[in-house]
Amino acid sequence: MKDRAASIGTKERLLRAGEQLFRTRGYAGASLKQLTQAAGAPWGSAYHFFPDGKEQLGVEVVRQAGDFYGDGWRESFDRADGPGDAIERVFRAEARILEASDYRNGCPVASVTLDTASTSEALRSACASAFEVWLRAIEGGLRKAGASDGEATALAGFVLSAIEGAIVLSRAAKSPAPLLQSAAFVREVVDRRAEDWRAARANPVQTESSERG
Amino acid sequence: MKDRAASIGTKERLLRAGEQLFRTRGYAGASLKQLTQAAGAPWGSAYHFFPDGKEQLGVEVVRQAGDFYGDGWRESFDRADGPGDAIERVFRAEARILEASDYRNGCPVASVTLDTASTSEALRSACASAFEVWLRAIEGGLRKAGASDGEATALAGFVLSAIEGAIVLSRAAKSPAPLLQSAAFVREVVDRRAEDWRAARANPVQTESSERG
DNA sequence: CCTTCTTAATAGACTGATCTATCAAATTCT
DNA sequence: AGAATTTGATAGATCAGTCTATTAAGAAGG
Repeated sequence: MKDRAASIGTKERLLRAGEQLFRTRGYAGASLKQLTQAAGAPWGSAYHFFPDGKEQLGVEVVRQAGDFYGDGWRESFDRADGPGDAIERVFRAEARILEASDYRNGCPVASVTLDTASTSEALRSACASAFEVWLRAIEGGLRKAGASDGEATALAGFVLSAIEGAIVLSRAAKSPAPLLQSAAFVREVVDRRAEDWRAARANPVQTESSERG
Repeated sequence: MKDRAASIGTKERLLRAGEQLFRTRGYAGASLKQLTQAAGAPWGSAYHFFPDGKEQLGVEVVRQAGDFYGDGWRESFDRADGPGDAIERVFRAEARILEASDYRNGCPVASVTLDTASTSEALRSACASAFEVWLRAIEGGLRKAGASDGEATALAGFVLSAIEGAIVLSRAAKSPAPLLQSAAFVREVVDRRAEDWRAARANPVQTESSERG
């Protein structure tokens, strides 16, 4: 039988330890030795499950993070009271994560991007895909609220940029202020549009871009 | 005499090579050997000018970047036609930098933050200071345009968050789209307020927060 | 003007630690 | 037993950092 501590599966534990370490120390700063230790896995297991080494592990960590937090975005849009509320909730959730971890647990995808975008096409591409998953989740939430395709795409890029940057600033400052400040302004932009979308739905007369104030 | 290539001074060359490498490979991913080689400096010089090693070099790189790009923000506010224009110009300048470097030259302070915020208080604090310099530059530009102190502070955090995050997304995607999308929405937020400030100046009757709509 | 003293900078060999990666032995399952 | 999986020892490279020696350049003193 398998025995102690392996109830989750070694590969899964390695992936989780990888995500955690990439969050706190970046990709380059996280060694496989630390990683296997944190996962409670023997050294050889890393190369058993990821024969192509650290890069492969990194790619899979990023992909998993993309899926996981993509679900988080979708859930937030499902649960919340309108797109502005959904987005603000994610900002606030992120602020809580940062505070609870003493501002260590940043975004693993951003960390991997900055460490590897210039040196590993495989990792850069994995990060691009993970961001793409999140962008589409946000985009979907906005479209469901009435945004046109193009507007949803552009807004999603803005929303994700704002939260990713705010995480960086919050970590440096060890303060939730950048996240909360950004949340308010992003929400303002989204809410204003959401109102237009509601109006356009209620009265589908005008072609596009109702009036400008 | 000094001889070839040293006309800038070895320390300065080390700092510049450090900034460049931190931009492209992050702090942890940039080795001192690469760094001294890129600077055309002998190995020993790194420890001659930075006796406390890589961490000290990192701190000074970050401080210098803080000062340099802080001046850039101020210049943009001086030259531009209003705060919205100034901010959009910085976004567009950053997009040009990314395109010209094939999306390798990101923000050195963000890179150092993500790699070291959890492991080196000295570096985390240096990054916080550099961001603070930029925040105050933006804040100053906004106040000059009529923003109140509190509004300028909050807006500056939002603006810097948006551009930092957009740089990350643009690097991952190898596309200027996130920067340009964010620029438009940030500008919308700033321009709308700038109009209020102008109105409040022209007609200083109402107490605060003129009308909403 | 020339010599000597002093300090700054250059230069690279070297150390111990740590990194990624390999691999053959050990273990587990069928 | 035999096949598949798991495992830790270890190789080879590279890391940050130390050390000693050399060169450059000026200051002090005759």
